[in-house]
Amino acid sequence: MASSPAAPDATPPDRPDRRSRRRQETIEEILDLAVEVMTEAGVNGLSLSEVARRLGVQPPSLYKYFPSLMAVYDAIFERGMAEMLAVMHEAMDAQPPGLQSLVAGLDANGRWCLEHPVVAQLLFWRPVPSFEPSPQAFAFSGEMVDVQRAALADAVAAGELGPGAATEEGVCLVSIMIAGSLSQAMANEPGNTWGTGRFSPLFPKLVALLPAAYPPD
Amino acid sequence: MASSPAAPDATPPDRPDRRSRRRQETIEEILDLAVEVMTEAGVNGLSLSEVARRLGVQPPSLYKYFPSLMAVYDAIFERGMAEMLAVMHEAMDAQPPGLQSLVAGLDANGRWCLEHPVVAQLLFWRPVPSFEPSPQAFAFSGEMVDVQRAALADAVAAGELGPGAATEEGVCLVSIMIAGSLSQAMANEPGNTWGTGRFSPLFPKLVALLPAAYPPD
DNA sequence: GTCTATAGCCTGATAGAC
DNA sequence: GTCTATCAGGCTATAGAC
Repeated sequence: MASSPAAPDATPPDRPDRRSRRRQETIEEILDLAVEVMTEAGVNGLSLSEVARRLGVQPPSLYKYFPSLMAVYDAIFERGMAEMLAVMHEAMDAQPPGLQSLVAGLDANGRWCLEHPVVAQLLFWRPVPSFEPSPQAFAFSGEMVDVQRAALADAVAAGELGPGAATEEGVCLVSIMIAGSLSQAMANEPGNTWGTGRFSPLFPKLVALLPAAYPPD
Repeated sequence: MASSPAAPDATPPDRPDRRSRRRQETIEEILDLAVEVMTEAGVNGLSLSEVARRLGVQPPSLYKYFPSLMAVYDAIFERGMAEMLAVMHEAMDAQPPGLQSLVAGLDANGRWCLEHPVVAQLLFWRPVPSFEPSPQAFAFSGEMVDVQRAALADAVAAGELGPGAATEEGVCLVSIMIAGSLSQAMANEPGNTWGTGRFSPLFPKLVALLPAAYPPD
């Protein structure tokens, strides 16, 4: 009673916020621990009981936050996609449009993936056959493709590449370059960061071949 | 007694052969079923009980053939590597040495991987953290790299590529091209065969860029 | 939102009879 | 080489008290 002088007869307006904020923190903590477990047991080896153990609660408590194991996978998928899209956008916006922006974005992409390898596996390989990302989680994936296509179009407009680059084929070719560099780095040199090791430093060399594939007029 | 007129007092010499042949057939069948289970449950979801169920025996019986679950993974790994190396060699030998041979080998490589996707995942990604291939199984991997390096050296000797191609870097660059084409095809268009879809047909286009990366004198 | 308790499964692996 | 029986655990998910 005495603690709410401004609105004594109403529910304090900040209470629900604090509760939902605390709840959101718990959710983030669960996702972080889940990624930790996946790192040790494989993407497919995620166990809610193990997450509960590390969180210091009993397994049933987790079901107040996520209705099922697959919902946890989905949340990790969505959070990962959003995070990667964010670092990619940030890196691209710091560069002039066109090839430079594209390379900067893909570079940030690679860096993030090597820093979050199991999440990257969940995003780009399909190690859990029974998990299908929800439509909204998957929508991020389309947005990533759109961003790359737009950057390629900018490069064509700037005369850096020929018109063939701003096509479905061009997008696929670029995606093969980044996916190849990444998958080789992740599988063969998991300890390395982006830019070190035998594979990821070759990515710029690959991108440098784009003008040879799509020569500007 | 009456059934062995030629050698009545000796162990029939073909008996042990037949037994071990039968045993080998059972082993192959177990491996085939294990791959089937992995296809449905994920590479990490292999269960010996499920394999036993499909084979029509009780789980303990499998331990007469493999001492542990990891031994089954290892056998699948080794058999897969050997098979892929074989189709690769066969394809390369049918071509003149150099770039043509290299491309034919990697093409066969891609075809085999798309036909055996879960085995390919076991070979090239690391979806089962607790599984480490045995040294002899892993040796095949080194042989594959050697073959590619030799083909690159042939290409340099034939004047198709500049000398920089016959290096560690050249091998890594080529491996990125094939790994990228493959991983994009496997992850995004799992139903397709090699040479169809949006990604794998771009592999020749990528290889065609090699002379631009390592221009011959 | 946390807990206990539990249902109803699954697993890898071993012992020992036949 | 097959089986039965079993150990010793694991898991997801639910019910219901507090």
